[in-house]
Amino acid sequence: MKTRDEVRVLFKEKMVPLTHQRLAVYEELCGRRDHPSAETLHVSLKKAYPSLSLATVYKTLQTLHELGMIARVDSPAAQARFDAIVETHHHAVCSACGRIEDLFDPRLDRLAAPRAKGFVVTGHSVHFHGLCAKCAKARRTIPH
Amino acid sequence: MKTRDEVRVLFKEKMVPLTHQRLAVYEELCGRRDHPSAETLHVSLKKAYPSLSLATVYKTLQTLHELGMIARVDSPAAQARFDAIVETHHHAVCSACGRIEDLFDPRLDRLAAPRAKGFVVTGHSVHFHGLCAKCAKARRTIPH
DNA sequence: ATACTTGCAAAACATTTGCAGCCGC
DNA sequence: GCGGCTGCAAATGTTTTGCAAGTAT
Repeated sequence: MKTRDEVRVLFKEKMVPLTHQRLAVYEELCGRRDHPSAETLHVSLKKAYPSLSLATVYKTLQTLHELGMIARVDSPAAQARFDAIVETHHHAVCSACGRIEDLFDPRLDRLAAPRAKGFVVTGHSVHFHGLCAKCAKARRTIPH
Repeated sequence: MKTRDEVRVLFKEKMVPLTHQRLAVYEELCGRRDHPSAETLHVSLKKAYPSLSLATVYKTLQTLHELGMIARVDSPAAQARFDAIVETHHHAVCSACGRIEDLFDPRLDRLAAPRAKGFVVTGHSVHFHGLCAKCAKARRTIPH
């Protein structure tokens, strides 16, 4: 969690205007640990900022994400993707093209269950993210 | 990958009618390793089954998933969820209520990168799934 | 025969976009 | 003042649903 002044500096560094809405969204998100959706944030913020629109929340979340100030939990793909292999395995997801590769590695299958109080673990999955061979090559060939 | 007869037995065991469409969706999914979306599967299947509707593909994928014959990759939540903590950490996701808890465990941060040919890893995340304390308790109190 | 499924179309969501007017810097 | 942001509304894209007609067992 950053102080309001640290946030101000971050925005100035990146040459991105800091508006009331952006500050409000960021502070609301910092104030909760339940990983809210855009919709949920919007509902909460409406109380203090009745004119705030849902579209602005979406745009702001995207901006904050690009600034590296917030993270998205889970899937980089909005759309569900399916797999005929139900046995335990893991995935490498390409951030550039969305390609998903299977990984079979017994070491990844044997991770210790978390010591979260009361959470009953039935399984786990590991996602590596990065660039697939094709996209990594393309990026080396044509930088920027 | 299961043979057509094994699939037939599986459906019979579960008392679920096996239709041409279901067999087609399952065999198409088994035949590819690119983790297609419902839409992608529908496009491919249209060639052989022009009358197959997208809604049926969705319903079939749901059915196959409930039978444990296929897996969904990634997020159990369709909707994006956000996190103000950008430092490396991991998550426990409740399958019942969707609650997402943070996990901080340095052992999970130091996983070996996959030996997939050419994949450039920039990071990884671990999701444990199961039941949160609340849902686990509810299920013990009122079984079924 | 009959219960369950399919296909169609429409609805329900989640998210993005275009644009006029407003606001931070 | 100016460029970028906001809010509105409409568009887009994905997934779900209701229902009449068809089909597997």
